[in-house]
Amino acid sequence: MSASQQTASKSPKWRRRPEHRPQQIIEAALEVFGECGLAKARLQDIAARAGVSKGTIYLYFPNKEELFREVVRQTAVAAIESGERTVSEGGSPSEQLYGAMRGYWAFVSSPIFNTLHRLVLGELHQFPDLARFYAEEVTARGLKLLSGIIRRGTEAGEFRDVDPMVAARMLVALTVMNAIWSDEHTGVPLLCHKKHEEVFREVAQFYLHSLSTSTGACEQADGAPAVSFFPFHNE
Amino acid sequence: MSASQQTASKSPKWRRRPEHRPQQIIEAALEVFGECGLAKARLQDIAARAGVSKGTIYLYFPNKEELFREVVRQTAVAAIESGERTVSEGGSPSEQLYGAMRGYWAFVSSPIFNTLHRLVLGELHQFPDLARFYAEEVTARGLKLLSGIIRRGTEAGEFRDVDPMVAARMLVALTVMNAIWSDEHTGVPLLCHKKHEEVFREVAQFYLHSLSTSTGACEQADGAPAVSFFPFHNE
DNA sequence: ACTATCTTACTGACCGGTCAGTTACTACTT
DNA sequence: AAGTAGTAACTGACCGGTCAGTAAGATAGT
Repeated sequence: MSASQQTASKSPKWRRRPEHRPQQIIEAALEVFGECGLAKARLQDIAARAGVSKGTIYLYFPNKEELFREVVRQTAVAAIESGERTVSEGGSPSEQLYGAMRGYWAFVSSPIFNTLHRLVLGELHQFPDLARFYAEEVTARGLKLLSGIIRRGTEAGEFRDVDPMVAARMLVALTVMNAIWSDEHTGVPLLCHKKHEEVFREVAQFYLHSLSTSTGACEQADGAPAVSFFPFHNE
Repeated sequence: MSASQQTASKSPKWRRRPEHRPQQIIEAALEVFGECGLAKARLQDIAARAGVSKGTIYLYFPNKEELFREVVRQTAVAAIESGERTVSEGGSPSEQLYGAMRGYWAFVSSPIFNTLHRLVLGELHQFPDLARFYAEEVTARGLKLLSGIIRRGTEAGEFRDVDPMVAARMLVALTVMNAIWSDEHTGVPLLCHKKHEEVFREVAQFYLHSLSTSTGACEQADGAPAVSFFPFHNE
């Protein structure tokens, strides 16, 4: 009895947790953004999910847009930086490309990035500043990373002579769209019955076939694709 | 004084045009949806563009959502049916595929289908019934059309032996994403500086290279791609 | 004069952002 | 150890603006 009263008095309605608040709010924001969309997400709901009040959000983030920016920084930008680090570790262009494709696929297969892609493709046009931020910090940087690998591959004769920027863009297109279709929460879950791994192999096969050299393809007498230097047999 | 009144009475501010209003409003909505997206488009602006007042819209459409539905009905299904008709007119698989790609590109390059894609990718998961309708009437029907062409092409030996459904999906992925990036109103207008025609050629080149037979590629002694049977030189 | 058609002015709900006030916690004093 | 002054963290009612939808009245056409 007295213990419960003490407990009651010892358990306040809220606690001061200034170190944890930003992360709590960011995680809640990611959830609510994913469920409701960027424009429709209410700060009220994000606050409730984070276990704080609406006003508290404004103690840590100047506005809704900056909150979204921080979500992007902690997810997409971090992933790209990870990719840049991996590439700098060396390897042949073919190996690097395959590694980048794998990493990219893992990246877009996660629920977080499905949410992010939905927001970017579906709503970001309503927020020009955010669109520019995303274009520079994520899209351009990602394309630069991929096109760099492809350029080295064409120079080394491992890929056919293709515009690296175009080829990088095509890879992003294939990866993003197939990832979206693979997500069961998407509007049109075309591929939710397929295993993620299977879809990746379809994408990789198709993409690498377009990147393969014509002569390389001909050297295969047994009908194996010219992309056989990629370790599909290991998957 | 009386003269001005007479003038006013002789040049009415508006005319009764009950037969024309729905189409006027739909066309205005198409423009505004295309420019602003669905959520940000204001009925006020649509009304102004149609040359009527906001209240008039509600004489012909129960609400904003139904107005958008009507826009979709007049465009998406019609375009697919047009494609089906074209294919039924005959031609070699290669010719049919190229024609379908051209038609599809024109289709997704229009502002209204950019809007449509944004809605489908970004918001449709909140409207399950509408999502199902779109998946069946647009996505599945479109994929069936494309994969049928590709299947006939592989059977005829014009394309390499590829899963027609996978290849059709990849074509949709490349087309849709590049169209989105080409739209200047999109969140990430990666390609708004490029001519639509140039982007289409990049997509077509890349896609058809992946579809080309290895032997076909080798028959080209001068380095021209195996897809040269497509009329790129005419564009 | 009559009515279908259209306009203007309005309502009410919604939500991002603000801020005056409250609470949890800290540190100083005795 | 216990009170007390001070501060950082947090709350939630409120403001201002927006906009879908409504309704009362004006106007064109018959």
